[in-house]
Amino acid sequence: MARKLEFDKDEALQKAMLLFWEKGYEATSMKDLVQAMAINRFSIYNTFGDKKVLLLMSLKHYRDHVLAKLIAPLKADLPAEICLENYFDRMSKQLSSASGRLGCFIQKTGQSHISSEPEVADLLQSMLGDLRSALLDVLARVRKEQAFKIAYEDETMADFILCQLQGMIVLRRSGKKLALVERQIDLLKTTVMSW
Amino acid sequence: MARKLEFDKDEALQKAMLLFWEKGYEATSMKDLVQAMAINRFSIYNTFGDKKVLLLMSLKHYRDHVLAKLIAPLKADLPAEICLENYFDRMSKQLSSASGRLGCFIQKTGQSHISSEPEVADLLQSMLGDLRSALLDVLARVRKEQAFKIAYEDETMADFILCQLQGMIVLRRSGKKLALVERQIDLLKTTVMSW
DNA sequence: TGTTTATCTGAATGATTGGTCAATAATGAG
DNA sequence: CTCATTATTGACCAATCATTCAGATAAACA
Repeated sequence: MARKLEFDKDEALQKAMLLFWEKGYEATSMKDLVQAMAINRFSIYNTFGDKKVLLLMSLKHYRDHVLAKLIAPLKADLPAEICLENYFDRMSKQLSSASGRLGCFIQKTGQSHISSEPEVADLLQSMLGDLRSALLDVLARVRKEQAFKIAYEDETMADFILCQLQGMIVLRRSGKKLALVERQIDLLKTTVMSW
Repeated sequence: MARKLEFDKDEALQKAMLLFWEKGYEATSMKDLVQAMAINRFSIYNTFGDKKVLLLMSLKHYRDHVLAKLIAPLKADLPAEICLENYFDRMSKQLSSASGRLGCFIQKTGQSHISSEPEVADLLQSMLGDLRSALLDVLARVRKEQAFKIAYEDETMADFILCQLQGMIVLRRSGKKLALVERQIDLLKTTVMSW
């Protein structure tokens, strides 16, 4: 019937995501996106929509491709305690790695002025919600499996973990010392998993 | 000899700071600043410099007027344990208050693309450094006064507190539930001050 | 009071912003 | 082969961006 798209939508979205992630929404111009996505300006508008919609789609791409992999250890078919430990180790590795330099796309977008747009704010909150419920699920399993004693309510504990990880990402971005990451994760572990 | 400035430099800087703090560097236009500072466009350039310099001055204003007050409890002439407790209470109140909505100017600027400018990055790091050394000082005093046992090295502990606070600010901005703040601070307290 | 000197003002700079358009090219069903 | 449909293209739009300028203004001291 009609002409086909000459590019792969997901590939283009991946490139848009990386750019938004690195530079932030406002500092990323359509010109930058055209260059990075290697698509004509109008094709972006035609395929995805305006800049804000493109950000929303990039965020969803992040949720489905990046966040999902980070959360995966929590959902593994293993004892809850192991899941949690694997998750911490995964985060520790991620934070220490060179790619950890980018920080968290959710956090970055949350600080941008575009997050005052309800659609963006809602999506960001639901993404943090995904992470939070994965933590809550694993904590519930810990209780059921009686793996260790949890000192506080699950919600408090989940938020505590979330705070600590987000805080580490903040400091990771503005600090030189990566050496501390491991010790911070250790401290987090022993705080949460105190027998 | 010559004419005087018609406005108060510090007042103007305060207004610039609030705008940068709320909207972020890139989303704040010179037009916005002219309006908020109630000074003519050229007077801003003439008095402070270009947009980047104005940001640097706003950050220093934040350090001297906002951050200094938040750190003050740590430097009070009281037993270290009381200082730390007062500091936590202060942060708890700040985070729960309406003005806590703004979050942390350092954190926000750190996520902005302008933080890739060395001058900005250096200033941000030195500001976080101020906070960190205040925490280290108080922890050293805790040891000397034998107020309570500190489970980890001071540096680890200071970073832990820093992470937790920065993390709470991240979540505070993108969440609805302020109720959790108090419980988080409680958990932080008992983690740090474990006898 | 007159001269000096810095501040103030609104207009204007060229560059860049996000977004659009008409013309062209490819596609595949009839 | 024909033709309706959709993608691609580079030029184009008005608006806004940060920054600057010349001229008007007003304070300070001799």
